[in-house]
Amino acid sequence: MERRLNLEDVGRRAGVSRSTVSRVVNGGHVSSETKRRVEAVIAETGYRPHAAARSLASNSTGVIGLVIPSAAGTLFDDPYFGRLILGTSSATNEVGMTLALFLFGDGPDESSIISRVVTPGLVDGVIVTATTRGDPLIDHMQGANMPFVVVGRPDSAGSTFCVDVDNRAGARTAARHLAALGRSRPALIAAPSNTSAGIDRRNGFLEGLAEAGLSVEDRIEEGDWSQESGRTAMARLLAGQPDAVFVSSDRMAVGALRAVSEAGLNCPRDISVVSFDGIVPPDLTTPRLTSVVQPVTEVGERAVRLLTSVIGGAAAPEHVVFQTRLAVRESCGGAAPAETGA
Amino acid sequence: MERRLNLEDVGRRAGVSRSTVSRVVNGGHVSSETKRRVEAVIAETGYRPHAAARSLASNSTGVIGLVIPSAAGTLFDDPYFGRLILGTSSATNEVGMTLALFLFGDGPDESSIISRVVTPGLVDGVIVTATTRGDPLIDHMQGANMPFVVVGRPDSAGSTFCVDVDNRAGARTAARHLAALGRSRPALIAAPSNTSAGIDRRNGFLEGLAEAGLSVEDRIEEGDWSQESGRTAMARLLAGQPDAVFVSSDRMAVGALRAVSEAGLNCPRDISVVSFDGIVPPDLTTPRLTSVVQPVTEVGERAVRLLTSVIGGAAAPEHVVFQTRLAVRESCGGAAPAETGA
DNA sequence: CTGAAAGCGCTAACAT
DNA sequence: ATGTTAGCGCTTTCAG
Repeated sequence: MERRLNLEDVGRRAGVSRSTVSRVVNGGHVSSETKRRVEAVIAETGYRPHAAARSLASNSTGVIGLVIPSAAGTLFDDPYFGRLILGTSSATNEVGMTLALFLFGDGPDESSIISRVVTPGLVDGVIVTATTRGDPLIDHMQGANMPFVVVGRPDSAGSTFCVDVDNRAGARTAARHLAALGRSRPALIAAPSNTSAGIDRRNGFLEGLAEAGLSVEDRIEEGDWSQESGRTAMARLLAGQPDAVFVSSDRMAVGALRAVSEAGLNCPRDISVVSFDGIVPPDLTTPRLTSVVQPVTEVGERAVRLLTSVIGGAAAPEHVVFQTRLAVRESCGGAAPAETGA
Repeated sequence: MERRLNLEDVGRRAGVSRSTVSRVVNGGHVSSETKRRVEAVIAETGYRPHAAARSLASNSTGVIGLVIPSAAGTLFDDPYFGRLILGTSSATNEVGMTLALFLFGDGPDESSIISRVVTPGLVDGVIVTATTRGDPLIDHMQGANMPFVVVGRPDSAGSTFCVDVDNRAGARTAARHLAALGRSRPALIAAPSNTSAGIDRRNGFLEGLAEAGLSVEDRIEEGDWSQESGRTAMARLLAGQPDAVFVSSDRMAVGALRAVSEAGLNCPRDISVVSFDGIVPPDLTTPRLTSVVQPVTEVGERAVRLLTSVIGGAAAPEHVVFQTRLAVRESCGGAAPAETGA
């Protein structure tokens, strides 16, 4: 097993110093003749710079972390995180960096992982998502002086960079749509109230309802993002005889749909359903879900770009907010053509 | 912005040399008195070793890569990859390492990513999955002298470490079950024949059928793992009036189920369906899918452990094969109780 | 435009 | 048990 080639070796073979080789590798100024010769040697030897050495010398690793502190079990049952990973991964590749994934399980190892995230010289910055209100994670990042951007709306929006979707406006749109359809006994299946998305979607929906002179009264349940929770919430809501329901996530809506049919009711005839996410493939459910679509992949991509700018020393905290779009399908009973814009 | 603390600094404050601090950090032999003092300083200063420096000096990064060279778009529509990521992530955390994710998009950047994977000093080894027959990726790994394990059955099984599930036996079980149910006109929706899973599931199913004196004749279609492909394949198969079908993945089976009902037929009465994966939540479909369950999360975990042993210099190539288990539910029309073992 | 030299922060012999 | 000394391979002034 021969020793790995290093800059010095390449330089020797090309008859130049290691600094010159470094320059051609990194695009410094080198005479085209020298450059040609060095590149030839690199090509024939298959030389590749050593990432750790480079990181140490340049004080930058070229890797960004994606931190998802969620109970591992439920994580990928929701397509949301897959999409987010896809978006961040693709943007990360595009800027020539590498993506590290930090998934916190439910185990007691949590704090050890959280501290690994802020290990100096491991990542240049991180994207944090799925945090709950008062999550200590964000303080940790701040304390560790680690560049980071939050996906979602953090508690103290003031001092952080973040990218989010306009959950509130999206939910309001859902309410308006239901109202416009003539439904008068709306219900709500909310998302966890310790998450910003849960709070914003709930408030937005209630606001939209109020605008239309409607209210959920006691027709409100809170789910935990899982399909099963959507099902039990819906089953419970049915007692109040709602004629419409806004479910705060597609996945919970799938469960809600099931509860409706299990109760011998028909969606959309008896009850109109609108959900949030626009992430479950429409053809998966019958009827197809009308949903407030959020651009998850784009959020991920934008988060990466924002992070690179933070790493680069961006000045003022920036808040990026994506708008949602109402995709009208059959579950709401609306007559509008599919995929109509909001 | 003050300079980061390093070993020397900590040593100075504790009145010892940098080596001693290194020893307490890494668990070397140190007198308990000294150790106490050093740890106190570390605690109060919040010192954390610099990962890159450590990697450079120790020639080991503590990160392993997960490489998924699949068209990005379809990647996370299938819950398989999410589960795999979960398994690898959890095992990676357990052994105190970090997970890097390399998702190859469809872009032309593919070769640049593939070469980033083998960058020295970036990862200690990689887990490669979702490769197709003749995939150049594996040769790259071998050529780069990078420790790796394959999830799946690689072309040249001889020289590599890999972990796979017994797709062939699992598919055989499906065939036997269908035969035992008295079905006589079985059909097959195969997975891509350029993947080992596709090949093995197809062969296993045909073998199992043959054992029972049955054959698919021309009732065979090939899907591309997508739900939509399952649907069109099923629609096409219906012309041959099959009374049973083995669908090579849950996701395609969801599509197949849809095609069945769209044709005005009933599953399981008119047609018995058994799929492979056991990964789509049973309650998502009506009827609930009978499926050959593969332990995806465990596969991921095992792959990590195997990789660490390869990195540690494991001797003989090892092939780990997990068995599958038939979960009988309603879609096959079998009377057996749910979740019966195979 | 190129080379020499000084680290980056850590580990790992080797001494003591 | 602890300190000393050499690097690990690269980037980056600083000279020339």
